[in-house]
Amino acid sequence: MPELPEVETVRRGLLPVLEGRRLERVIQRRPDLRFPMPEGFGQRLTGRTVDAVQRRAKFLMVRISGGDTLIWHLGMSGRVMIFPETPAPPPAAHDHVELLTDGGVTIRFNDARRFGFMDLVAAEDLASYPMLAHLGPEPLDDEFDGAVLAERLRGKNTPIKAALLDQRVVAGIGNIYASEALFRAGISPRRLARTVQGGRAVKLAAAIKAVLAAAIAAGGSTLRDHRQPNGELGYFQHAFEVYDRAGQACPNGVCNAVIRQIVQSGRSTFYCSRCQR
DNA sequence: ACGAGAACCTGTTTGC
DNA sequence: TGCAAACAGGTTCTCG
Repeated sequence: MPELPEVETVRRGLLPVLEGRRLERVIQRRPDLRFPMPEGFGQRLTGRTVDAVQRRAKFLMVRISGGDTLIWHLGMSGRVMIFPETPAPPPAAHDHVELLTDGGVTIRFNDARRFGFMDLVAAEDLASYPMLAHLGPEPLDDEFDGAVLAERLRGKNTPIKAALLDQRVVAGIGNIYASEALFRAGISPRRLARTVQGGRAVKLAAAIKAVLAAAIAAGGSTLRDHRQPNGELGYFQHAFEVYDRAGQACPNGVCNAVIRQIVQSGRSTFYCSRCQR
């Protein structure tokens, strides 16, 4: 499901149809997603204006006039679709929530596995919101660099791959881009996180930025669920160097090795044992 | 306290 | 071919 680039792709798709618009109607087809939907969800949104559509880590943050923020997470299988026409086509299976704007646009949230959620949070409660409070730095911010990453990894006795999935270390990286960034940085996913310091941390921070930026430019990666809100597929999966490429030749071309697949913390990791140390 | 594994839920792919 | 097991982009809870 969606990692930072996919969520950012969704944000950019929502921007032109949601920012500055009034929410005319909210349809909620289930009482719960991953968590129970917030009390008075529809009423609290209806008639309000969307001031901004932002992102923090893998969370969409939709700022609502009056001070509430809609916190929206896509989980593993969450998908956002925009229908410019009125009325929108009949809902499909797992179309759980629908926002209708004064621009005549329908925005639909589809999430088969329901690991995603929506919550409405008042301004004064935002800073203490548990899922946001301990997030690490945004990897695409200018302040994020090798020194910041090294500091965050200091003393961590877990493999670097597992550390990159820890949202308190860096925010927004998931299972695909962890493998991809480590390959680009030439660092083994099995290396202990605390040994990624100095030059290695500089290379890894740069690789994280590069791979995330390239993925956003490609509209994210579509393995099965991800769609850009206009329905188009992302196409960064064609640029994967190691993810989902077990048994294929290492793209470096000079090592004569084959991409390996291992399991770390219950998740698949892909890497080249020659090029990554 | 920290890290690995299970759990949450449904759909799709893989393997016998 | 058919069925069951394994696996999937995330996060949190439990257990050692």
